Amino acid sequence: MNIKQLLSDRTLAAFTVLGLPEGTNPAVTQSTRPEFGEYQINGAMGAAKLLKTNPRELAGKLLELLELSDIAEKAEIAGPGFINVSLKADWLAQQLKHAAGDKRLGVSINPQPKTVVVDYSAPNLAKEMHVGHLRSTIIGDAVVRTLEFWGDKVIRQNHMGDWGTQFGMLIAHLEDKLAAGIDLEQVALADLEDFYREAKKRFDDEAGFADKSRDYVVKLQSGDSHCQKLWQLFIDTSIKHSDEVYQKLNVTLKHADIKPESAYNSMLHGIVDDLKQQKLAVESMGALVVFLSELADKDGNPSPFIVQKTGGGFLYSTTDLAACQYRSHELAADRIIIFTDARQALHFKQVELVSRKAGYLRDSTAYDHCPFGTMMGEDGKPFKTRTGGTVKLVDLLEEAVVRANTVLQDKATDLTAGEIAEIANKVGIGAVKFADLSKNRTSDYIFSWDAMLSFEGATAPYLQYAYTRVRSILRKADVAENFQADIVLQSVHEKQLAVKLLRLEETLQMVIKDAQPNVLCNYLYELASLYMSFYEACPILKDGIEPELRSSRLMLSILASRVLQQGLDLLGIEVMERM
RNA sequence: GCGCCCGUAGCUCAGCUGGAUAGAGCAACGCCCUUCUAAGGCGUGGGUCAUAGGUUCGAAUCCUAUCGGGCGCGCCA
Repeated sequence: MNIKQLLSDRTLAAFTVLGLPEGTNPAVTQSTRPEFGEYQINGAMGAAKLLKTNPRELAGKLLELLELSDIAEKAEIAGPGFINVSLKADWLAQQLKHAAGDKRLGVSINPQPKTVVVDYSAPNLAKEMHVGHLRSTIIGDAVVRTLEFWGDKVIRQNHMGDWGTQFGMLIAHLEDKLAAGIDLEQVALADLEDFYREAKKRFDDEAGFADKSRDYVVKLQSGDSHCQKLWQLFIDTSIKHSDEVYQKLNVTLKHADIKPESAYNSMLHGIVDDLKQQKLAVESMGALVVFLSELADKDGNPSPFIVQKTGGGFLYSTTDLAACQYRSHELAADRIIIFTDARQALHFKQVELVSRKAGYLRDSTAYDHCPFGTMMGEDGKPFKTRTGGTVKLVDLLEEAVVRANTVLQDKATDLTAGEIAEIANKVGIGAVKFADLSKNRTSDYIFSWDAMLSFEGATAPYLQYAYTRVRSILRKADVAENFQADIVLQSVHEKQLAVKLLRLEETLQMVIKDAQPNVLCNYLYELASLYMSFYEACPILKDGIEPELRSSRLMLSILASRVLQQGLDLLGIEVMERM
């Protein structure tokens, strides 16, 4: 059920009769104020501009043509030409009953499934995942889950960074340790962070080490088996780390979703040769470059996009072109979505332009780079810890669970230690995820332990708490799995809750269109909030409640719990029966 | 220098294709647990939507300029 869509369709039909062009915007929105009903149709005013008539008169004509008597108890013109629609309580009740009897909660299924490739997480394998990897990983995962729920075929691609210059440095450092007689078992690969720092220090300070590192990269990339063996050690360790994080985070990425940079190695020569042949790439200052006039500056200097370094090495630009070709042609993607931070915006614009020109991206493949801002510290400056490093993601998650545990020990009286541990895990991780997912900002965002680990207000625990309250009532009422009853919407609380419950599909459509799960976060918070008000104002199991009213409110509760659970599941956040 | 993103309450942020009186949470201050879980509910205070112009019936939203912040601009990813 998508009420907005229904109203839009009917408005468009009326527009056609009025002789308006096909693309005219019906501008159906949720009403901003309760006295304006639940929905408002604002399209008459825009249409009047096109027809050069009086907007209020046109709204009148539109209203006459609109057939709304089945769903609305009132539809009236207000102000310069708004049409305010108040929906019938029993029509809403009927829609709710249908949703309650449906596994998909009344959300329709995609009539034309698309193949969508989603590139997310993509950690750098030379280091452990830090808080900066959180956004890409969980936003991507939420979008992936939502697309799958809607019915698209989703192909996850974890474009892990396993092929860059830094691996030469790591291998060189490891090689020296081995040569010094240190046993491989004893080399502290487990703490990759430390190992990386040692290597980096030598790279910066030690004469000759940088050159040695570069040699190792070349050897590695040209297939030297000894190098590849050492390299594999780093990769295995790294993947083990990221697997741990994914599991803790309740993220759906699996081994099979890993398609690292190295996987494209064999395609790179072909890509570069092809670009030369197509005369897109030309030699410039020793390197091979594609010049993009589309991105020229004021003086007409085209934007350079280097695809091969002086000396023949490839770059991440080359790899990303190969990835484009693979995804668009071999995976037959209708849409490619890439989640990275905004600093790479220019790069991906260039990748798309070159790929379109060279034919690596089919015309029918949409290419969406979805950027997000860089992480800042609480002082508003680029984020660093006191020691100048980064916060490991594992540490943040562990801290969240510890804090949740403390709160639970305080509040929960009748839970066993085992239950508390399980709940603390869901609450702590949920809080971290929701704090990040609920932000829309494409601009920079501020990393704060306290904000990440807050359990009060608009947070995951609030939603989880609302869920446990509903479940508690349903347990007490001892309702059957397939409980069905008529719904009556009397109070404003009940009606508002009802309308919100019916907006799930609208919400999911928005999430999919713009790849922004924060819309779903807002929706679920509002839903939980309305349920909390309903809970306080509308007693269910207390004395003196009529049986019909009791059943009706139970129905609303059941539906609310299911929508909350489903919505949170799409965000990768778990619920529990008690907390 | 050029380009991209951003500037909304003390703080963190919503605000969907331009819509009516700009909303939440935190913090502050009141009230509500012998009644379905108080991680909750109800209420109060708090705003030149960075600034100045423009477009129009209507602008936080679109355009231009200025100021402020972040980032990116040839061989790292």
